[in-house]
Amino acid sequence: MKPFPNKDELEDEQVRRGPWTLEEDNLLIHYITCHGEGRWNFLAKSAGLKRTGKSCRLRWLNYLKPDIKRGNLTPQEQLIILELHSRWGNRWSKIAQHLPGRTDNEIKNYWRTRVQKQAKQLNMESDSQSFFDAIRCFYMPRLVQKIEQNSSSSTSMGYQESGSSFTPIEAPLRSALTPVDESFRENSSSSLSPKSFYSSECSKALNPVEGNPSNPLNFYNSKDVENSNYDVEEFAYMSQWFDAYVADNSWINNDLADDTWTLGGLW
DNA sequence: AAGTAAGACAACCGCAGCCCC
DNA sequence: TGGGGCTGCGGTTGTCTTACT
Repeated sequence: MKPFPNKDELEDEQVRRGPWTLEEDNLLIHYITCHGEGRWNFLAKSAGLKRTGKSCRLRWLNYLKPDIKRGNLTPQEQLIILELHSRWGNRWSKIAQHLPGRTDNEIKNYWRTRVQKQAKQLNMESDSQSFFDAIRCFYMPRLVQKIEQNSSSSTSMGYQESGSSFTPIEAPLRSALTPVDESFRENSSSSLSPKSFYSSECSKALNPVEGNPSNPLNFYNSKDVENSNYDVEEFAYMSQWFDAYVADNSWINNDLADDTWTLGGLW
């Protein structure tokens, strides 16, 4: 015969776990519609839910909230994730702040299931410099290509902001840039094509050339990546340098044509 | 058609930071 | 000032679905 449960066990039995039912969802939505969110433990009790406050909060923020976006991540969103992850690492909530309607959980799942899978296939550690370089120099340009293809086949992909127009590549990245980066974009967006803009971003990922102090990559590597405090001239110079670098190093374009780097496996 | 593996994503857990008493 | 409660974050696990054999 099962012994009589103690106080903790009783409380544990009263707390529901696992997938939410439609009825529970409705209770939560109705309560938050009437009273607003916050004070989650109190909310859980008041709404008549046998769930922890934590569980209610998670369900609301990750699934029920009206402005949650559903469906696959767009190439623009993927580009932002890759870009911001390269800057901030696993700061999922911070990254999510730049993707309206997407949750940190969703982004985290995307990274773990898609991106880390690619690292595994390439026999790389997902947090290694070599995989970081692969992302920057191969996957991201692929995404840029895809965005450009999409935009050329549809005029509705154009972006407009405060009277200035931005390409489909620039617009989402622009919105994700830090204030310091933003001042750069203000000054330089008209002078750099999307391609050379991305090329210059890509150049940051390449290894520094030993013993060449004038190499812009050495300059880049001496900077605090978190703050990205390079200025307009430095950035433009790097861009020019990288364009020349690409011209002199056909391996980049050759590798881009290789099946290994197609987007199929990643998205 | 059934069984199994892999993928996608929802949910849980532990921890840290903050606030209030 | 330290203890308790609440909240948010990131890592991990569980479950459901889909693809494959």
